[in-house]
Order: sequence, then C-alpha cells, then structure tokens
Amino acid sequence: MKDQLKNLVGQALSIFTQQQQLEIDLPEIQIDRTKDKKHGDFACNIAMMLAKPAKMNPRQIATEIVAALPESEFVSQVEIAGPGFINFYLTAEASQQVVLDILSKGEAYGRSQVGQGKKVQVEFVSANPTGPLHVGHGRGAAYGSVVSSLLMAAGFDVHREYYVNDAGRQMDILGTSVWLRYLQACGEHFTFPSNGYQGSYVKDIAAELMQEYGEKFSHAGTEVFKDIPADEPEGGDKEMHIDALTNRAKHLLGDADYRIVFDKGLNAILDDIRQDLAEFGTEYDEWFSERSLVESGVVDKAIEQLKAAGQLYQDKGAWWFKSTDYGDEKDRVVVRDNGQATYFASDIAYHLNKYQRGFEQIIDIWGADHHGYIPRVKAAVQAMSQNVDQLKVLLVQFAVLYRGAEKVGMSTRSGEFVTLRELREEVGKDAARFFYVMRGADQHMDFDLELAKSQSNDNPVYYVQYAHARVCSVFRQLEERGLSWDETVGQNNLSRLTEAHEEALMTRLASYPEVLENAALNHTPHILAHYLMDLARDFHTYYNAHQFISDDAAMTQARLTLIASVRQVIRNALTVMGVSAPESM
RNA sequence: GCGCCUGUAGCUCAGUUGGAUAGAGUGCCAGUUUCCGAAGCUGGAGGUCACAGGUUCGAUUCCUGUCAGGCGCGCCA
Repeated sequence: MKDQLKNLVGQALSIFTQQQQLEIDLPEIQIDRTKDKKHGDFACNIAMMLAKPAKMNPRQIATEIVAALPESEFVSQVEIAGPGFINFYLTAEASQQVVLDILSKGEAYGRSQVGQGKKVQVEFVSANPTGPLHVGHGRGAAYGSVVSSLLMAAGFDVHREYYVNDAGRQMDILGTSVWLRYLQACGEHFTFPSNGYQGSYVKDIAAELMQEYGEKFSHAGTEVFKDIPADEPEGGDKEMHIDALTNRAKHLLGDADYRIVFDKGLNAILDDIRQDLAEFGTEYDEWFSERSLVESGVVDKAIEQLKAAGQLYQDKGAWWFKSTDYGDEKDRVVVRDNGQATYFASDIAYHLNKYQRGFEQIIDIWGADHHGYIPRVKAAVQAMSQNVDQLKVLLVQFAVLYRGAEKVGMSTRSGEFVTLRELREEVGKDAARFFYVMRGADQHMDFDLELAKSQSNDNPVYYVQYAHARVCSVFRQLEERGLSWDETVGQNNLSRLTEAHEEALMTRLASYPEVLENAALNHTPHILAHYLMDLARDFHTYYNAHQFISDDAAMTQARLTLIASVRQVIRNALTVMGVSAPESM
C-alpha cells in the first residue's frame, strides 16, 4: 500500500517539477502511517521537504501536487493539513483487503523476501561451559533466538551458532575443580581453592566421575598440595595457587586421564546448557568447538597469515598484533611469552573461519561488558583483508537483578547466581522470553524477580495470549450454539465492517508486515512485542464494544472472519518470538 | 583519565530513522457483568523529554558542551 501511494506521489511530483521548471535533486518520497486517525491513514511530507530547494510555500506545493495526483481506486480522499502534510484516506475496500490477505497466506502472512536468501550467521550466548547459564545469559538467548527468527521471516538464510570455549585456562580451572571435589569425595581432606568453581554442580560432576571410574584418579591430598604456593586467604596469590594445582593435576593424572576428568566436566555442563536452552525454546544449527579450531591448526594458520602480512611483531617474548593500525587503543598479544596462544588468537581464527564459510552477514551478539573487545576483532578482520562491514556486533546490556528493592549479586565462582533454569521454573518459558525481549537490547534492564514471580499476571504476555485464547473461545462458543463459521460468507460481507473499532483493527493488522520487516532489519525484537500488545488491546476493546455472534448472520460471519485473521496474526507474531499461543488458559 | 551505553509520567519502558496535541503498562482515583472468558473494558489525575547551546520550515530524535548512572580499559576468557 505504501509503495502504491509512493508511486502516485511520484507521478504527481514529476508533473509538478515540469510545470514549475524546477531543476533540483528530488528527495526520496516518504509515506508514513499516521499516528492519529484524524490525519487519515497515510501521510506524506514531500511538500515540506521541497519548500526550501523550490523556494515555495509548502502548503502551495502540496496544493499543486494534490492537483496533479492521479486517481486511485484505493484512495477515497486526500487532504492538505498542518504545515503542508498530504494526508491520504484509504477506501473501506482497501482496508478490508488485508483480512483476505491474512487468511489466504496464513502462517506466511507477514513474511517477506527482503533478505533475498542471503546467508547470515548469528552467534549468541556462547557462555563458557564452566557452569549453568544464569539469568544474564537468558537475555542473550532470548534476544539472539528472536533476532534469528525475525531474519528468517524476512527471507534470510540464517545459521545459528554457539561458540563453545572448550579450551583455555578457565576450562582447566573447571577440570581441576572437578578433580579436587572428586578427591574430597574419595576422603581426602584439604581446603578447596578460593579461585576454583565453588558451585555445587561441580560436586555432582565429581560424584558421577566417582560412580563411573571408582577411585581410578585418586591421589593423596598431601601429594597433590606438596610445594603448591599458598592460596590468597593464606596470604598467597589465588591465580598462582590454582594454576599450580592445574599443572599438578596434569602431571599426576597424565594426559589421557586428565582429559577424561576435563571432558567429564565439560560434557556434563555442556549437556546441561544444551538442554536448558532447548527447554527455553532456543535452537541452534551448530555448536562450534574452540578446541577443534586449535587442534586442527587453524589458529596457528591464522597467526602465520598475520605474520606474513606483517601485522605482528615481537616484544618482551610475546607476539603482538598491531590493532592500533586499525583504530584500537593499544596493540594486543596474540601469542604469550610462554608460547601459548591467547583467547584472542582463537577468536581471530574463528572470525576468519566465519568469513571462509561464506556468510554474507556475520552477527555476533555479546554481553555489553565485552564492548571493549569490538575494536580488536574488527581490526583483526581488516588485517586479514576481509570486509569488516559484513560483521555486526550487537550488544545486550545487563539485566540487573532485584529481589524487591534488593540487588542480587551474581558470581559464577561462588555459585550464588540465579540460574536461567530457576527463572524458567518460576515464571515459565513464555513469560521469561517475552519479558526479556520486550525491552530494547541496548537498554539497561531491571529484572525484579519478585515481580516476575509473584505478580506474573501483570506480565503483558498473558494479555496477548489471552487475546488469542479469547478468539478461540468465541469459536468454541459458536459451536456450542450449533453454529459454524462460513469463511466465504464472511469474506463477501467484509463491507459490513465499518465500525471505528473494526477499522482500527484492520489498520493494525495491515501494518504487521512492516513491523516485522522493521524489527528484522534493525534487530529490534521489542517492537514486535509492543505491536502484539497494541493488537491485543485493539482486540479486547473491540470485544467489549461489540457482540460478535448475533442474529445478523451476515454480520456474524464478517466479524468471525475478522477475528480469525486477528488470531492468525497473533499466532504468527508469537511464533516468531518463541512464545506459545494457547487456545485456552 | 580515555572509550561505549543510558537519562522521557511515582515506577518499568515505547516513541515507526527529523513531523502534527510526547504514548503504553503498572500504581492511584472513579465506574463497568441478567449478554461470545472481568487475566477484560471505560474515564480521570500524573511531563521543564536530565541541563545549556547549535543545525532548520520543524528536534524527545542530529551536533557540541555540562551533569548523573551503568559498563569496559590484562601476556583472563
């Protein structure tokens, strides 16, 4: 509809410029939906935009353009208002058309092909598998999965990926933590390191290890802690303490056994994360292993490539990447003086790999605390001669947790965090997803657990779901009265739907494809959530103002046809959000 | 100190890429059901869009500065 109006204005504009003999650059024609019904259905501001270059009064320009406007079967009235807006009023038939459109397209209504099948990779969550996901990860999971769904609905070929950090020091600390808990389970007595993973899930994993392998990995506590530097509480350094313990574990267990313990921890947690996300309605196409990248030599290859390109230099025994050449604030270490590659090195290789897999758009969704990391990754991408414009990093701000007025601390180490699983069990998948996605990602979010738990009726998701259930309920009521919905009769009587509530509803339904496309291209799922709330409100208002099932058979069928299309759109939008559309609640 | 994000109703947040009288939810007040689900609906009160300049027909939106809050500035991941 917008395009058709744009077309009309375009024709009028060319006549106008010819008449006035104007030789100016024409601005792009903008057609916007009006906020207020008093201003018609669509408005165009072209006259105001032309006022300056044409050196004419905007209202006069508008008058001339309107005079030159060709006839259209969709437009019932054109008005000039305010400083020079051109307002279009659609005919009733044009508004009613949307109902037929929705019912014929069904689930496909709203989807588009603007993405043209372009390959897009969306990487999100990618939390270290060192413990269960907490509520902070939940926001990234909800956001990432809805952004992915939106892109799919907009016609992109989407590949959803979780980058598994299964290599590196943090994972060694986890493996060591598992082993130490295992030793305690074997009856050894010692103080657990302050920098180890304290959560009870580590003990659970150790218990499984014990069940599976018995005391195969047991060593005396005195042997394990012999000559280990003191931990922080004893006046030592906690980092040195834990690293020494990790080396001791590798030494005492040997590579093969160490790997068994390590993998036990990794796999237990990864399985838990997989299951957690699946239950949260967050699906992935691929779980990409960092270790596979290291072991296949891809990381070394990337480093060699950078060396060959003269992007690395050696200083104090380490290899540095010249990221300052690309606008980063300082150069970054890629290979440490001990010969170990940094996490950043893996990430360089990983991003190169993303490009090599042929993605035209690469979307990384990170927690906002990683924002300082963006310049160096983009620098690396450029240094490897890739098009940095294809890479987009979206940041998700922190969700600050409250219990009532009290802020809840989160620390994976101490194990006192609130897990995503706990949240789901308390407020449900639907409410949690909707709540997370309801706010813009770049918006700091206050997540009050008390509110989400105790007053979940206030959560807008119920309001939207209720609208859907209510439509279903009307159709159930219909059957109970021995009647049925005749879609054809309804479609033939849409012209009966002339109430203000009905017009408002049809206008809302017609804007759904625009909202969906907008949300997809801008990666802003929250506008879809707000759209749903608006649509639900339009419906509830309509419901209260008019009786759908009445003695007037033709009117009844027309109204049923309208609310059936409302149901379809609510269902479509909720599906994109990964929220269920219940038939009754 | 430098960089990124944010500042809109008592509270939580929208604001369609610069448009017309700045909107919802929640909370508060007052109504609403012999009738399709009251998890609903109707009305009311509630604002210096942090502050000061600038850009222009027009600014909550863009630019600069100030103030306030969050986050980040490792040979950690």
